Amino acid sequence: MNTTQRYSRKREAILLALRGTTEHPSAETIYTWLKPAHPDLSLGTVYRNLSFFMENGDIISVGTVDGQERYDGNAAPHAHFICKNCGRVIDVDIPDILEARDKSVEDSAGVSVTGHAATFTGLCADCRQRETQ
Amino acid sequence: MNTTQRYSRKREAILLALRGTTEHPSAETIYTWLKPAHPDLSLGTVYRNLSFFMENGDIISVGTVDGQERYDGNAAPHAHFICKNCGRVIDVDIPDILEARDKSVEDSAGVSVTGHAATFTGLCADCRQRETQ
DNA sequence: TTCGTTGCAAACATTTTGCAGTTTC
DNA sequence: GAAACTGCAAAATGTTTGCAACGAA
Repeated sequence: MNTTQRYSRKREAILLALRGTTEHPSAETIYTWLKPAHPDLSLGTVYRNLSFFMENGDIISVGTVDGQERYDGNAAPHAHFICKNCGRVIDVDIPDILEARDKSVEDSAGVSVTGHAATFTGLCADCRQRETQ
Repeated sequence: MNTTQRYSRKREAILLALRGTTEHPSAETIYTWLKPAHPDLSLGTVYRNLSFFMENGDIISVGTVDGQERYDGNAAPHAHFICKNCGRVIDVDIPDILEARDKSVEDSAGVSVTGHAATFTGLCADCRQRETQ
């Protein structure tokens, strides 16, 4: 159970990649990004570190889009928009209106709520334009 | 492109199974439920019909829980609670507070919104009890 | 008779894991 | 030197698909 974490150049790179983008990448996307600068990086390491960060609460999952789990380096609760056509995930800047409901969910369902997520779906600007032209 | 749908006893059974439960089952769960009454049912058929229903808008997906996609026979927008421990999905009966935000998401992100989902996470009553004892 | 639907099994894609070698402390 | 971390490749898992047989209209 007790493990002391050590520094790792690749772990740092993976976290920085997630923190430095708004793209909500999949494990494979991160791998592709980092491979040039870390030629000996393996996909397994990316997966292992993503699980690691998730357990630590450093990152969150946006869910599975087109069969691939997508990650967000911003662990603060915020809403997302997912394009049904291209799978793009966009941060949505609206107030956290679900927070006020946590308690009522706990009461009505007899559960304990530790998180919540709001997700909007539809067509992103690019895909919308492509469809109407 | 144009296809005329035909009746199928198994398709009907799959839809009825989804409509008759609040359990938000996976494809495999539905398969297990129906197998006794339909011994020649195959998992591929369950997947094919679930995709079919989703395209028709008859059912919705709750998302991927523990690696398996979970379905809901109630296509009306409503909130869900997902237990992080056992994966149970529970319908949550709160007003559709996200609907009022659709427009502002469209304006701020330049997208067109066709749907939204509110998901709460935490521990269900059973898992909560198990942890505290 | 037509063609939508299915079972079966193979194919596919994503993610996980075992192990031996490497790196951090 | 101990133990965390990694590459590699194999394994595991969930889902999709090709094809021949079946069934509804």
